[in-house]
Amino acid sequence: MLETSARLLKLLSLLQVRRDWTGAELADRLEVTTRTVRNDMERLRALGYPVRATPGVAGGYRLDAGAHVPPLLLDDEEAVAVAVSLRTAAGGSVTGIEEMAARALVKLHQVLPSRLRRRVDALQAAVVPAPPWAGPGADAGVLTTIATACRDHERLRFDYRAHGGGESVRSTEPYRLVHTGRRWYLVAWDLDRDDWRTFRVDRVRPRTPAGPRFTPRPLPEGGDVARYVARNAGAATWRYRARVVVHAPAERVARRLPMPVEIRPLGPDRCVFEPGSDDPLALAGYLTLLGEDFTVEDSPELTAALRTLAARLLRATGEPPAPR
Amino acid sequence: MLETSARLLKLLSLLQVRRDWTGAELADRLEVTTRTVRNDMERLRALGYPVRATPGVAGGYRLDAGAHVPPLLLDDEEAVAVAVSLRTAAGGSVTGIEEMAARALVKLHQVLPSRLRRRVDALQAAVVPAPPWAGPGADAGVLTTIATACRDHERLRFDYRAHGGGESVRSTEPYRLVHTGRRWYLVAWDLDRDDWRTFRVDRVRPRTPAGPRFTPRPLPEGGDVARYVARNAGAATWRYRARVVVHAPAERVARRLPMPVEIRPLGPDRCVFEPGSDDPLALAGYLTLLGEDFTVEDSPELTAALRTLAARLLRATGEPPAPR
DNA sequence: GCCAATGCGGAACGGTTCTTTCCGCGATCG
DNA sequence: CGATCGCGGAAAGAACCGTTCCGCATTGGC
Repeated sequence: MLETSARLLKLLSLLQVRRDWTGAELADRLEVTTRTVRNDMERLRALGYPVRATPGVAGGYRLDAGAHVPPLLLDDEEAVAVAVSLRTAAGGSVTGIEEMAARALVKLHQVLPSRLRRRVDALQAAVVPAPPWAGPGADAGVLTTIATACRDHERLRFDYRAHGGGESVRSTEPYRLVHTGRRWYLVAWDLDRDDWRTFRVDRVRPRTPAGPRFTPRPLPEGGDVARYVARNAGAATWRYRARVVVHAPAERVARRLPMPVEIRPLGPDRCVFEPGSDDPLALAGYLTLLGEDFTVEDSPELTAALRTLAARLLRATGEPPAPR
Repeated sequence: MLETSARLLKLLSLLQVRRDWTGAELADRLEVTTRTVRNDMERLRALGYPVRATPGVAGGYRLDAGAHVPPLLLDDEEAVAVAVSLRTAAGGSVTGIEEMAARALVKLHQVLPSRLRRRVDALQAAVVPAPPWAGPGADAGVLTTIATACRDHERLRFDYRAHGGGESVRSTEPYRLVHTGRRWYLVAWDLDRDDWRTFRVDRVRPRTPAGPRFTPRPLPEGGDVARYVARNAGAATWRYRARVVVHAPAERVARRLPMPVEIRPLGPDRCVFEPGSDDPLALAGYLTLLGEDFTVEDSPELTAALRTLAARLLRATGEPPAPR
C-alpha cells in the first residue's frame, strides 16, 4: 500500500501544519472517505503517535505530544530556519548545545535540497550576528504561545503592561505576529475595545487556559499587517541615538561589530556609524568591545554613560575614582 | 499495511542516522529479506525521496538531497538542540530569520514530548546566551563537513594551519569532534604520521573531494576521547585568570553573566567568580556589560586592561584623559 | 583479469490488508 | 433538544505485500 504510507505521511504533515482538523476536512484533503481517515488515525496511534480526537460540535483531531518525537515535516522556510539556527548554535553562539546541534545539523544537511542549502549559506553570511545592545530578545515561550494561538485561531487572554506601567487584562483574537527591526508585535482584535490593536510581545504575559476557537475576520489595512503595525506601533524607534566615530579602518570595525548598522568610512583610518539604543549604558558596554579608540558625538546620554562606566572600571582596579 | 508504513519510516530514519547502508544491513535491521528492502527503496523513490544506490563492493544505499525536505526523524537530543536553537533565533539573537524560526518552533513545540520540553526550558535558561569573550565561533560549514566524515567513516584531507602559521596538508581518518569550553577539536588518525592526532577545527580547511570509506580502529585512551583531547591539546586553558568580586547578589549576576563560570556568593550582596581569558582587554570589555560594580583581584593584566579601557572611554567623551 | 560484494528486477504464490459502504451509538456544545 | 462530531463493527471485492528463486550488471581490490 504505497497509497496508505503516503497518506499517513501526509496526514502527519497536515496535523503539524494546523492543530485541529475535523475528519471531514482531512478526508477531503486526502481524497478518501472519513472512515478511512478514522482507520488512518488508528494506524497512527498504533505507530505510537498520540492522536487525540474530541467529539462534539467543536471537535476534531489533533496530534499531541507523545513519548517520542514524531517525524518533523518542515516546509522550505522552516527547514532553512532550522539549519541557520543550528549552525549558529553549533558554531558556539549558543553555548551548551554545540554537540547536539552539530549532530542534528549533519542529519539535516545531508537531505537539504541544494537550493535551500544556498539560501542557508546566504542567510548565514548576511544575518547571523548576535544582538547588539538592544535589550534582551523576546521571550521564546511567550512567542510560541502567541504564535500557536494565531495559527489555531484560539482566543488569547493576557496581562498587558502598558507603556506607562499599568497592567491590564486583555481578551483578544490573535491574528499575526509581526517582527520589525528588533521587536515582536501582536496584531489582534481586542474583544473588550471591539477594535484592532497592536501589542508589544515583550509586554505580554499570557494567561494559561487556551481560549475557545474563533472564526477569523478580515484583517485591517486590507491584510497588509506590516504596514498596520508600522503605522500604529511607531515601530522600531530607539529612545537614544548617537554618532560614533571610530579611529580605525571601516573594514576592521565592521568585522568586530557584527550588527545591522551601516558603517561609513571617513578616510583610511576613520569611520562612523550611528547606533541606536534604549539603554545608553548597555550601548557603552558594547562599544568597549570594539577594541578601538572612538569618539562620541551628539549624545549627552551616551557621554554620561561612558563616564559612569569609566568610573566603574577605575573603581574595579581598586584605585580611587578619577576626579571629575 | 501498518507493517509497511512503519518500516518505511524506520528506513527513512536509518538513512538519516548514517549515510551509507548495504541492503543486507538494512534487511537485518528491519527483519525482512533484501528483496523487501529493494521493494521499499522503490517505494521511497515513488514517494519522492531520492534514494541513490551504488552497486559494487563498496556500494550501498544513501538518501540524497532531493527536491523537497524529507520528514526529519530526530532523536531526543537532536530535537532539544533544534528547539533551543530555534528559540534563540526566534527571540532575536539571530537576526533575519525570526519569523521562519518562530513558525518552525510552533510546529516542533506542539509535538515535543513534555520531558523534552522541560529539558529545553532548562537549557534555555541556563545556557542560551551568546558567546563570552572567546573569539568568533567555529565555522559551521567546516564543522558539518567534519562531522559528516566522522559519522560516515570517510577519509578527510584538509589544509591545516599550525600554531606557528605554516600550512600543511593532512590525510586523516576522522573519528570524533570534541567540544571543550570554547573550541572544537577533531580527533583523527593521521595517515602520514601513522598515529593519533588532535586538530583544532578553526585551523582546518577541508579539501573538497570526500575520501573513500575506512574501517574504524579502536580509539586511543580506551575510547575516552575527551580525556585524550584534554591531555594532548592543552585544551581550554586560559592564558590569564582573574578573580572578580561583584557587588551584587549572585542570582542577579548569574542572570546577566551568561557564561559557563561558577559564581559563588559572598553574602547577600556580593559574589565572586574566576573568569579566564586569552585577551584581558576583551574580558574587561565583557565585564562592563555586567552593569554592576565589581573589583578585580590578583590579576595585574586585567587591572591594566581596565585602566586602558577607562582611559579610552574618557577619551571618547572628548574629555582629556584622567590623570594617573 | 578475476572474484567477491553489491544492487536490480521479473515471476509466481499464498496470505493479508485496505477501502469502501452502511449503520447505529455516544459525546459535546449551544 | 438538535446539530455536529468521532467511533467502530460487518461485509466484500480488490489490491497489495513479502517471500522465494533466479540470472544479470556494476564496482573495487587483489
